[in-house]
Amino acid sequence: MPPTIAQSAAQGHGPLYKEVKRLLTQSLIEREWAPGVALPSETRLAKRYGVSIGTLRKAIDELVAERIVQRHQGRGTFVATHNANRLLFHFFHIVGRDGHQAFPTTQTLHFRCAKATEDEAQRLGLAAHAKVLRIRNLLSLEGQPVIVDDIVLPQARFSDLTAQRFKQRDNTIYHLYQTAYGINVVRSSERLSAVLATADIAALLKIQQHAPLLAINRTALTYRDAPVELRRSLVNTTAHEYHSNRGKEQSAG
Amino acid sequence: MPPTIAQSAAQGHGPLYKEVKRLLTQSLIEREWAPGVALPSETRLAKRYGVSIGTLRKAIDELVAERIVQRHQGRGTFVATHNANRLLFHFFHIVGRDGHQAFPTTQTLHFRCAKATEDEAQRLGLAAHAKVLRIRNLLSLEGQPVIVDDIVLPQARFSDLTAQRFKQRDNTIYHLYQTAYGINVVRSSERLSAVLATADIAALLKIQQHAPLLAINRTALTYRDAPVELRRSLVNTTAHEYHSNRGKEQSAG
DNA sequence: AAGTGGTCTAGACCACCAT
DNA sequence: TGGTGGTCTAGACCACTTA
Repeated sequence: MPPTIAQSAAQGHGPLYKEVKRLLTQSLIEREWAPGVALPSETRLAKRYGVSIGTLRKAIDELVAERIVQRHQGRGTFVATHNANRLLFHFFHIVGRDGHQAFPTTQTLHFRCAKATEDEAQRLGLAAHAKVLRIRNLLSLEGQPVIVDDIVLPQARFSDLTAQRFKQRDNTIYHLYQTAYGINVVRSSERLSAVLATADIAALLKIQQHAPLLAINRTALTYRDAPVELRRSLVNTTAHEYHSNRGKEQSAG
Repeated sequence: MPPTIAQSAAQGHGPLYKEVKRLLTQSLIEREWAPGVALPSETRLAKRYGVSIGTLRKAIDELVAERIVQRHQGRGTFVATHNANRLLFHFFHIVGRDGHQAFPTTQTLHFRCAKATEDEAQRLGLAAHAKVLRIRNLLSLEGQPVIVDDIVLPQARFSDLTAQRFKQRDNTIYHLYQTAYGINVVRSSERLSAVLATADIAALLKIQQHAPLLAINRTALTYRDAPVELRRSLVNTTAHEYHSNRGKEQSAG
């Protein structure tokens, strides 16, 4: 048999299914398959890459584990889309002290263009003093203000994003990135600490100055761990908590 | 062919590899294979359960994803043990603001027997007013006190645990549970919030009263999500942060 | 009825480790 | 050298969805 595409591309390095995964990821990056649409069937993909179904499935298994694609028996394999459920399960970790989880309502307070700080530029992989968008949102749960979000975006990748367009989205912020800017947030890295409320934050959250707040510093990442957004959330944890459930749902059912 | 053990046990319900996983987990619970020792080879296990290697491997794949067993090519598959590395990777989420992670030193301040509160009994699945052990530890990083841990254990499962034995352990606390009491903590569920330091905690951490602290409420779980320990950690996040890295390392490489 | 993903099998070959 | 897990294959059959 002549060498297949996948075999020659692999050049003998590493497992074949990793190379297939790399090719699938590349096609996702290039938007060969857009969010929400079905990939070709496993049979077709296996033929395309010149591998067996088992090998193809092992590559897709990893993309499923990373929540980049979703399988639906009888229907097909789909590129994951950002929606309310995905937000609540994988990106919004705030729950009520009774365990109840609610979808937050958002009010945009600021929308500004500015220059990145040294730290921001470094964390976003931008040149020093590159332009960024700064957005401040107030998030409410069941009518009460609970979170102040400060978002930093690289202006170059969101060049025509305006305050109006941002506010007029009818879905999650990551859905907007995904559909309007071709930027697919696939995971995030977060660092948490405790701080005291400053006067301005206290006013927004309707709490006393120097009340304790949970600070969440998040970097949102797209394919191959490229950073696309910085976000600092200040959370009033009087009636809510941050939920970190590791293990079960993260890996296997 | 006559029906195999696994097939008859499954009674036609659900996938065969899930039933194999259940049988493997049962053997782990019953300590047929103790922590640190190798399971029988995949070939042997496949014969034992009357399934193919592929099916057996799929069952073990899930146990590996849940970090209950570890595979080592050429050597075998081993029951995971609790050690410093496992603690740092999967249970101790505090890192320096520079990203550096250090192993904490522990000083035991209290070791008491008491009755469970209503909430504790409920969270540990105990009868009301059941006996519990209350342990307070002061954790230091690079010589500085950073965390106060309050641990609650069901006394029944740790009946002969004394303060001396607890202090004299030469490894992690979960290692002690695993080796001395046959209790294998496999994952944890955590809720985080921000609080103000009380006078006693402030004194221990050498900070001012009313300084902000990160509060981590953890439930440690063993096989099949049975709760075995409650722990409340109060963390001075002046020089350290809580690191929540979801996705990559949790699921697939 | 046709097409999809989900499960299961049997076997080959490779990479790695202990002896 | 023999045993282990790691990869890859080819195919059968099942469960589910859509039309």
